[in-house]
Amino acid sequence: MEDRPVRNMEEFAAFCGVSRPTVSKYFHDPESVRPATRAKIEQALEESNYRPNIFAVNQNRKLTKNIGIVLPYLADPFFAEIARRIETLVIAQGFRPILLSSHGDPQLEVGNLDALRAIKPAAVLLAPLGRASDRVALESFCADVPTVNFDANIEGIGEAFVGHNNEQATDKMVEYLTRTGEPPVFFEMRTPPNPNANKRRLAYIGAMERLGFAPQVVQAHGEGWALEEIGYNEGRRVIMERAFASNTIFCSNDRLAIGFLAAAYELGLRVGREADCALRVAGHDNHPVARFTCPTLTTISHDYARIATKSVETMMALIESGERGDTRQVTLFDGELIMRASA
Amino acid sequence: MEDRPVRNMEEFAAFCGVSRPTVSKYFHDPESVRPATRAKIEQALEESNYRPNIFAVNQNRKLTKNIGIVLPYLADPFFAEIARRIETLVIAQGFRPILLSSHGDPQLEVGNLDALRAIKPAAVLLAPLGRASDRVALESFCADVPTVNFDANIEGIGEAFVGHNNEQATDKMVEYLTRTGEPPVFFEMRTPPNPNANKRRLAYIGAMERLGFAPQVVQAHGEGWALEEIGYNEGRRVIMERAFASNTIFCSNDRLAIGFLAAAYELGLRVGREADCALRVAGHDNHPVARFTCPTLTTISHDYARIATKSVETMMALIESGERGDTRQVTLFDGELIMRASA
DNA sequence: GATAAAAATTTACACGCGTAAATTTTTTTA
DNA sequence: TAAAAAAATTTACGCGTGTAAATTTTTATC
Repeated sequence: MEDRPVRNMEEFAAFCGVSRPTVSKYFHDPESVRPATRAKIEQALEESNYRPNIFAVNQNRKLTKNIGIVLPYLADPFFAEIARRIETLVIAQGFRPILLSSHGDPQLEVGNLDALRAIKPAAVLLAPLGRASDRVALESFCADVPTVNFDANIEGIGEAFVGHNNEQATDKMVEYLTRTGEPPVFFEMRTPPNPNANKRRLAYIGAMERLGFAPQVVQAHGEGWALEEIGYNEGRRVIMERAFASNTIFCSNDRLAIGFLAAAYELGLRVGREADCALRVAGHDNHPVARFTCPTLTTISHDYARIATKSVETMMALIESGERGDTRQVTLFDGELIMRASA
Repeated sequence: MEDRPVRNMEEFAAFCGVSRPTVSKYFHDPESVRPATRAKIEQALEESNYRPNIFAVNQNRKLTKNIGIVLPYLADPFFAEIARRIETLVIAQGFRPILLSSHGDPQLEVGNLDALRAIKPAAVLLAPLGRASDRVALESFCADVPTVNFDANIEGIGEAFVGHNNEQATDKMVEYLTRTGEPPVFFEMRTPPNPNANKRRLAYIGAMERLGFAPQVVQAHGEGWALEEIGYNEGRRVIMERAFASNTIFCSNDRLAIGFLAAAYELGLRVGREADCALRVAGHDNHPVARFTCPTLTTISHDYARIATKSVETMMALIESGERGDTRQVTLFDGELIMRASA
């Protein structure tokens, strides 16, 4: 290492005996210069630890290598897991992921989009808050920046949507629960923060009717993202009020189910599919902790891997084509039934 | 809104009838211009939705408004929660948080620091991987960028450290468990990813000896960050091998405890402090899901709020003073005993 | 209303790099 | 070995903003 006399690309070019435009070309695409030149530059790179100034680079490029990733609530391990996968894929593509969480706050969501707009990202992967989102702001953003919508589908937002097949997944669970026991009731939030919940309720009702049973939806009060707590409090309430027409409870998502399981445990109700159990409980999402609940939670997994891969692929296609497609492509991946001890 | 003829600060200055340097001054500090001028600018700002080009701004400033936040593993809700609080505080200070997760990978940690170096952050809040971290790379980074080390203390890294008082917290739990039942054994990973674990083991041994009991440490095999799984697999193993000299298990952290609880449940062992329970289990961290385990987990909370606040305060002081203190200030916040059903 | 102080303006250069055009050098092909 | 093709170089300008110095205008003080 030197004493870093290399302060900019001009000096660096001198340092390695190459002209500045050639160095610039190298950084844009190392393959585009002659191997001998490339070797000289890369050797100098190691000896001087020079790096191009990101701000100067991006100022002069229309297209940066920044990829925005916006999530509704990062403290939810479900989103953290998706983010982890997407980040890894984005880095592998040679782009720089910028991860932003809206922390459940619509204003912060808009703020995040503003911040992203300012750094001219090549594209953005957006998992919106959903019901609470400022639709106008999202639309205005998507008009400026190529965006792929994932997780929560908001009609008309983004060039494409990639997500989970709530209908198929819900059908599968209802069918399974019915076949191996009795038709389930559906336990959900009255005002869920995420639009997937509505799809799941409708799918539940549809599946029950198709099977010739009367659907029963039990709704939990409460707002926000503290889903376990709502599941616990309201689970406790509805169990004590004996509000269920069935002993099989299909929760709209795993976090609600985790709270519900805690309530059942505390009230001394044994949960599981054995004969001596008072309740069967199932969830939806295959949340990272669902494998470690007591009992372990029967649920439906998202195809994390394929959702992440397809989202990034779609995004890359958007970037490379440079076109804003006229049709909004919707891709849904089927969920898989994860049979565990709770149902 | 106009058709945005305003493409840069020059045009914007013309648009609001003020000179460009004055506009520049306004963006640097709105208070520094005369109220009448400020009003003119702010009105124009609303009418034209012009925003300064971030890249051009940062190119010419030594100090950006970027604050790097580096976490070891974002998919862990514990870190996600800390991140959420710190982000909020950083935004409130008028800075822009850049959240990066190392995903448990030392190379990615170094990569994250390189990426941060490139954007000239005003300061960085660093929660290192710990044992696995590339110490040399971290030191080199801290020499260039004002850094506050938090969560996992690595001696000599950062201008200051802010974290959890593992000794005090461990003492408190050992004392509580002993007083209300019997002296605990300590359940931990043999090769924990995080240095806090070592502090906790030593504190456990110290506390036991002080109370006149023989410490017993039971170590789980396994590497990485899948702590629940390790807690489950190894918990199952040690329970079946009857490796414990006590029926009170003090787990090194909550995620291990969550896995352990799942193992105990599956093996039909009732956990709790009632007379008919076979085991008492305690954790450490007050992980977000610890309130919803079965039974709910007795643990020790970090003072999330104060750790986040102090970290950001320390960072702001660093930025404002512009000095690199000669002494490394270490601040530890006491943990609080959270008594729940498991112990 | 004159004077001092404060604020805004004009002018000019700097930052670090992208990139185009014309030219020169090197490599490939015949 | 000469001609053609490819790559590198030289030169020069542009990007949008920070910022310093000198000057002019506005505001505050008496």
